[in-house]
Amino acid sequence: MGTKMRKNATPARGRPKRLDRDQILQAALMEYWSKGPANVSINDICILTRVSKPGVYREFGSDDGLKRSVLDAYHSLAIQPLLDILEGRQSTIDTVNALIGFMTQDRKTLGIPNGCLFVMMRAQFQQFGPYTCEKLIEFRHALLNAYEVWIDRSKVRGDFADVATDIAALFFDAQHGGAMRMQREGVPNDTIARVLGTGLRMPISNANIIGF
Amino acid sequence: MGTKMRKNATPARGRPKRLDRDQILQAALMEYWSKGPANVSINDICILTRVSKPGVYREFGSDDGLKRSVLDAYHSLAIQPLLDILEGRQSTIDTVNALIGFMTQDRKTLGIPNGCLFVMMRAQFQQFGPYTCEKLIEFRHALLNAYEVWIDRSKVRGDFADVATDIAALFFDAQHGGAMRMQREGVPNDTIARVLGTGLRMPISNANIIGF
DNA sequence: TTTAAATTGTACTTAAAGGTACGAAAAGGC
DNA sequence: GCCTTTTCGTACCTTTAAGTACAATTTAAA
Repeated sequence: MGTKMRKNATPARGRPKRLDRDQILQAALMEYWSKGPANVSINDICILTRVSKPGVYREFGSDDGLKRSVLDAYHSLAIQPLLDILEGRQSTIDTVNALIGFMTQDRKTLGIPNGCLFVMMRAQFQQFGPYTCEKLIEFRHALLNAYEVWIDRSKVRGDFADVATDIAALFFDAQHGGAMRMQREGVPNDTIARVLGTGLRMPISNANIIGF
Repeated sequence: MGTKMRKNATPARGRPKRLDRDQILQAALMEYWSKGPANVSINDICILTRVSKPGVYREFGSDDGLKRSVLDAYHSLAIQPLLDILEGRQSTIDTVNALIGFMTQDRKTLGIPNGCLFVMMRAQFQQFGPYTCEKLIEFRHALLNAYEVWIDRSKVRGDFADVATDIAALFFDAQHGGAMRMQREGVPNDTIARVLGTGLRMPISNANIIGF
């Protein structure tokens, strides 16, 4: 987003850039994720990354701009994997199990915070600026759409109950949000997995046979 | 919480109190509920109620104290009705329908904001002080407990699927949260009702027969 | 070696938050 | 009429947030 799109090996004219955009994004991402976006200021990020405040503002424009960029980084880190599971060509039940597994991974082992930054921010969208809100809406649509595509595919295979696709997509999205919030509230992952099992396996035809 | 517990008709000594505690609580409640607690300052409430800032602080001690008291007011306004439904002696399916009906009432008609302040605040507990957090935990426990009691009662009647009670309680709580968040995001109430129908009627044995 | 271009950080501004010191006001008791 | 008690609000404090003015620095080109 520089004024002149300087690529890697292009020499350029003025003073060389020392500011590491990705480092700032990573630091901000982790801070927002672990402490909640409302509890992290631009100043905090400056101190953490040892970058001056004008440096951050030159790179991201504003608080809103930084949050939007962090959301993009978060997308490739934690939302895309979810979409990948939905777009995978596994059986319906395997996909559901993969979803549950993904959501209830042990975060300490992975070295990442509990919960989901996207879910967190969606619940507090009123505190953010227009760019950030736009991103949140965009990701929400993409996620719901991915659920819908997957559900329709499962229906074709006869693997899915007779529920309207858009309703089922909202239901799955709600379970995801619920799981991430439980994790934040300290509910153990195996408990969350059982709650998800209760909800997510229900609209799958097989589940009716197995017993729920 | 005054220094001397002055009852209604007791004459008292000093300057008569003009500050209307309930009015402040109601105003704060509605502001928090509609705009989100993080977007409402003590100053805002002072202006709205035409009470001086020291007045508010004398009455509630701190921001944290005010939020705690607002949560108490919210309890009798919107949480107790939920508990009442669970404690009612209706059939299991009638209770579920009552829950869905309660959550998806048209808020404009009722003159109250969309969503649930309690759900909202739970999702942002990191932004609040100790008193407020304590209240949130207390209400969460009370709600989960009410679900559990109701589920156990339903199980005795053979109306409930074979799911561990604590898991089912967390599941119901998650559906409630999901519904309130959807409402905040602008999802129409009838859509929310259909999503809730998908989720809440599932663990009820009858539902398995009817076709899910 | 000067010039132009680009990036840097110090030091600042403004606004708004939570919170309080303190004297004026309004009542009953003496 | 004066004292005590209680509540009142003006005017302040401190901190911290987002955001910026500006001069110094570092490079390639002339």
